[in-house]
Amino acid sequence: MLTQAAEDYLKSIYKLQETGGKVSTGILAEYLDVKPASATGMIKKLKTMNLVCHERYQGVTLTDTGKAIALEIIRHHRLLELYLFKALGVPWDGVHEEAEKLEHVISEDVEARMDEFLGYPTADPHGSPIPDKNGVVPKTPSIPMTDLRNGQSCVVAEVSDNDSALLRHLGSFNLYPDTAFRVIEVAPFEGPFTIDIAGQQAVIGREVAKNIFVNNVQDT
Amino acid sequence: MLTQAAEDYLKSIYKLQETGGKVSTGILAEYLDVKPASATGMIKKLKTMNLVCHERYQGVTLTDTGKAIALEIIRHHRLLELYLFKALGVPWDGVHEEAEKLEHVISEDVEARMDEFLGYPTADPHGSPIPDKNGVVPKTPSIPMTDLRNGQSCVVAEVSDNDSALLRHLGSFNLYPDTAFRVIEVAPFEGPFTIDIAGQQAVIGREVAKNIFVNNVQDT
DNA sequence: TATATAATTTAGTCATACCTAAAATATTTT
DNA sequence: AAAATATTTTAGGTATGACTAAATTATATA
Repeated sequence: MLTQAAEDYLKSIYKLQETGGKVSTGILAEYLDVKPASATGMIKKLKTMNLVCHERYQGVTLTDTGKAIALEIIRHHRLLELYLFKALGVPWDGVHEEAEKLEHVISEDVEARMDEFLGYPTADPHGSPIPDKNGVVPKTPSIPMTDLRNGQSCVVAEVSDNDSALLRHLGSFNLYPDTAFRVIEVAPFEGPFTIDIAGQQAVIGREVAKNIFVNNVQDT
Repeated sequence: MLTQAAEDYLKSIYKLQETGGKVSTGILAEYLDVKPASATGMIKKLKTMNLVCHERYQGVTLTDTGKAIALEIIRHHRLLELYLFKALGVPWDGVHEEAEKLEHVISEDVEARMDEFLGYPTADPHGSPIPDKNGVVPKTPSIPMTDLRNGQSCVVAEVSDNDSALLRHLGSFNLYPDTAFRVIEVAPFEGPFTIDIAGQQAVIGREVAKNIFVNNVQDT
């Protein structure tokens, strides 16, 4: 059985690997809010367990075993988020923090029961895909909201889940996954987006828009 | 925030204190499956935090603060057991082990939501009382099954929750809390109990009977 | 009372997982 | 190519919570 810290490292490496192959020690340390030296230490430990590949100064990648473990923990996390949201009514800006603690502790049995209760879902409350028991991730293609142009309509696919203040902000506009909206105006010079959500107007700044991913984009 | 180990010590001291005031280092160590020297070490640490009272060679007791924390963790544990049992269908011989891990990690918010879902219950699946938010324990008086005599009828109040094999055994007789039964015969020389549970006969050995507590005892 | 036994505490060790500071290596700029 | 800058690694330190072995204290027995 891995320690909680080791599991967090594997999960983080997986997430950082998604956006650009090898992960540097510094990036990993920053992501985990830990000093680079600490990251080096853990990387060494994970390497002796054959969970990561690492060459000095060249960055880390996960081995197949490491990737499998990372996906298992991500599955725990996202199923827990959705369970807390649907079964216990935990607000969507609070589920991430709860799941972060529970993911290391939940048994496979309880996970399977939550999965069944939820009807074998494929996405968590933020739209992130839930890997299945074999580690297959049900990806849906999406683009960042910042790529949208005047007049385009779309559907929210996914939003970043790690900033609960941001999530409360989005919630105040009813901007959840599967919500449709239309771009009324993109202000020039990297300005904010004015959008229409079910007849309600909302102004979304660039920094916020970077955390929103959409699909089903159509010109109207 | 206390460490998980510290919380486990407080909980254990509380439980051992219930049956006889001061708790000796040795008993505590045995209960926690730890060497006596380790227990001494943690007792010292807890004493600096004013959570326990301790005089060398005289045993430990909880302070009011320590007791409040112990009861909070026991509340977490028992609410979790009942929630896992009722909401997710975890078998009653499995809930203890799960709850043992989750109790240190669950938030007050999630706990309150489970409490509400369960309708503010007062006992867990093994009949153990669930302390309320203020640390008040809803005690129901009960006697060990070993005190029963021929012909007496009663209702199961509580069973020990820490041995899952025992719980499966009891489950095979449908011997759950709130189940009524009647003693048909107590074999002489510390022999087993033959009982009648809803028309079904069962033979319960002494060692098993020690773990069953009953109330509503009546001669018939 | 003296001795044997049992329980408890002290002292020192180990592993985990973090830290800081300094050294080593790589990259960018001049 | 040399110097400046940034990144990574090494080395050594801290806290937690377990351990063993030895010393101390308490209790039981002769």
